[in-house]
Amino acid sequence: MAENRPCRDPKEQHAWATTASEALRVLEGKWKIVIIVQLFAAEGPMRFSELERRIEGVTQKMLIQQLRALEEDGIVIRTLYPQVPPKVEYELSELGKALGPAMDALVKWTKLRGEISAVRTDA
Amino acid sequence: MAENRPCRDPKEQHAWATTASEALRVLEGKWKIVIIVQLFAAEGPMRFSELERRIEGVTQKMLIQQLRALEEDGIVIRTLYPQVPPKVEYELSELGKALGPAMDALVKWTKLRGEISAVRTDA
DNA sequence: CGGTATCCGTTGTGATACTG
DNA sequence: CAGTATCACAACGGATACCG
Repeated sequence: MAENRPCRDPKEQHAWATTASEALRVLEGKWKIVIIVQLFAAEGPMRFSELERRIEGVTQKMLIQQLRALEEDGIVIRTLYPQVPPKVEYELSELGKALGPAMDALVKWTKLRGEISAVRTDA
Repeated sequence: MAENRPCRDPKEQHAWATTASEALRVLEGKWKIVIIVQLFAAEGPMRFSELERRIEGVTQKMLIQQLRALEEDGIVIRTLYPQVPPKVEYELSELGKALGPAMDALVKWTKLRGEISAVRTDA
């Protein structure tokens, strides 16, 4: 399980570094992952207030802020219904849904973290 | 390609969110991904000065800082050789090497980003 | 309901100078 | 060579108040 390096060419590797780095920046922020997960679970549009209710501990400001960023990056889609009591719904775009495998790999890694913690090669 | 949601149970999903969120925190920081990539490419120990040279734009302070954090999280291993001209080498631990698949999935996703950008479901 | 605006403390990042 | 120390600044995150 030690042969998982993504690529070996120095040139390719630099481009890879930049790409992955940018990818991570899109997911940075304390609540983005949680938001994406909630949207994954919803399997459809979700209202702002519902997100706010289901994400324990988040403030309106942060929720809005991260939601906007996610929208900017094309991961979520925001739909505004011009009604008397304003209604806004958020949902994952195709790009957002495509994050599934990556998230999954990350989760598998964190599980591995726990297993390895006691076996680390401590130089 | 829209059926990649990691799980569906609300309870499971919350745990998943927490796990993934913590995973991302370990990789947060402007230079960590780049460092990990350089280490992947090296396929072995790498000196501090070599990392500094290969990672364009990083300052000593940031390199040290992120390297320390990565070490704390058990992703890299630091080896100090008590010589007259100090020599320190860094290398990926098993846990660090295990990041390969996750990094790869993230890279694939960023590539998909470019492809989808023009096809987004614009509600 | 679904935001926006403002203030504030904390953390991350960077430039520069210095050291064992 | 491989750090450490210090200063400065921007971004992040949170609380509160106000608005369409």
